[in-house]
Amino acid sequence: MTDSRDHEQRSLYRRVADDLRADIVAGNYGAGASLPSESELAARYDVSRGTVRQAFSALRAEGVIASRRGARRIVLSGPRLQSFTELLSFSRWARAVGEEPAGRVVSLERRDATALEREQLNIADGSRIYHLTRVRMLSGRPVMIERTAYPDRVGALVAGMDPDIESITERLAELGVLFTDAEHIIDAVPASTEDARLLDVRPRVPILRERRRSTDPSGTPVEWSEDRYLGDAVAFTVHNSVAANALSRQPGPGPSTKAR
Amino acid sequence: MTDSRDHEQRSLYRRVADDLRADIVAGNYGAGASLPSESELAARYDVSRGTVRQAFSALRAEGVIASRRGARRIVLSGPRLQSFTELLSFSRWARAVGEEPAGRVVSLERRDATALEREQLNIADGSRIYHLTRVRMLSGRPVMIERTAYPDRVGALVAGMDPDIESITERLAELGVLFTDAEHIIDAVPASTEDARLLDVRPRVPILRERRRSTDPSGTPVEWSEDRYLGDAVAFTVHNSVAANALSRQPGPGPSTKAR
DNA sequence: GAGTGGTCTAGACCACTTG
DNA sequence: AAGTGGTCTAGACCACTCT
Repeated sequence: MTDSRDHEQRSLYRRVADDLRADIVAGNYGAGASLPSESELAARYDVSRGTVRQAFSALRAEGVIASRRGARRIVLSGPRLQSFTELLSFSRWARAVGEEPAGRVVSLERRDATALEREQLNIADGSRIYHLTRVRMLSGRPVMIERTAYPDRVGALVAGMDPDIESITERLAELGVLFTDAEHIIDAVPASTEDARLLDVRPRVPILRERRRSTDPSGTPVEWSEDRYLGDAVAFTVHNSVAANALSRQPGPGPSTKAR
Repeated sequence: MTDSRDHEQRSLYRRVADDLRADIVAGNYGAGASLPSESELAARYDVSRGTVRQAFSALRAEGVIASRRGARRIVLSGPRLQSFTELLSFSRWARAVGEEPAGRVVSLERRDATALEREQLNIADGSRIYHLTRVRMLSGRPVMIERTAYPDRVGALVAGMDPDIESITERLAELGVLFTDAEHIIDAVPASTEDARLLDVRPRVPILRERRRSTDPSGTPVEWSEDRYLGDAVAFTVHNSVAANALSRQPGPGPSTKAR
């Protein structure tokens, strides 16, 4: 309570993992470099080997390192590290990559949920939701349209906020609404006429579309969003491996697929 | 050699994880359902609690389950499961989703690596590579263009294959070239005139572009590919969480960004 | 052959959820 | 209050890499 140090008194394995991650980001271990052995780290931190393995396991889940039996663990790609929160919050992300985020609320309304929204938010027929449309800007240029549906309980909190607040996600976290898991569907679509107007481009230019469902620790959906990025404004990167595969590829609605 | 059972004699925790995954896919545990406790599974399989936890850990890395302290683990999204191999091999993926894959080689050449290829494949100046361009089809309709650079050592194997072979990735695996990690960059671009010709669409239609670098267990790059999907033909889905975050968002080359 | 990571065991204590 | 997952320990044996 007296301390403002954010993550000092966490678990041992997090401390080890954080230290290693920091070393990698600092460039002390470049891509391909081999890391200290389990036994060496266990001795250095005076913890058991299991704890060191737990730390390595977390880094592997982040796609930072790879391992083979018999050889030391190695650093994979260079530092490409984004926290989960940075991924869900446009504002946090923009600041992290050195851009100045901004936003403009286009509309905020409470209305009956559509069939898709009911399915994605896992709510009953006739439920009402809050729907927010915002245009997000980087350095003054509009780059993304955010169309988000919140279940009634969460939406009420959003509606109560200053409409020009920079980060809704951060404010929700302060209010105790935690986002812990998210499922993203990423594809490419042409800009609609409304998209084109809001983003100040011509209709039909390529749009990178991200549909996202975020859930809290109990698996309850707290957000269903369709974000549309200008094709040349952002890219998503994903790391996967035999050990941790969080990526999949799905047939689209195009004329090629048999069932829609 | 005498057995055709693929994955029987693996580790204990894999057996537990495979069983749970199969149960989830079979629908025995729907989205949101809670799973058996660690102690129950430990008793059922006669293994230690640590082994059961290792199985759950693997499922969490796949984005299949979530957990909270004090409550049982729950199933997240319904069955959305694709093996890592299915992700790297168009053919395997197509068959898994019930489509008939096909392909046509447009060109295969050995030439000097470009600067980008040298960087991505981590090879020296003046190195030569093999470059393959293929059009991939689903049910007779072209949906994707694959432009892949292989380092000399791997490319020599590819060049020796029957050019009309269905899955190069599978053949390479048989020859001992293993893919264990991959980094994907996903964005949206307009179709070039060549893209349009190969895919039989008009220029400038939205294309979902996936650039991918695959590495073997030692971290050595074995493939650098740029795949271009027809916008309405496929979508990628990604799961991430506070615990395992393999996704990140990057500024694109557009006029919004300061650098470049 | 020495070192390293992969797997597994059997315990322990704690924080949290749930009835 | 009982049950459950989160963390940690101290051992063990094995498969593999490296030199």
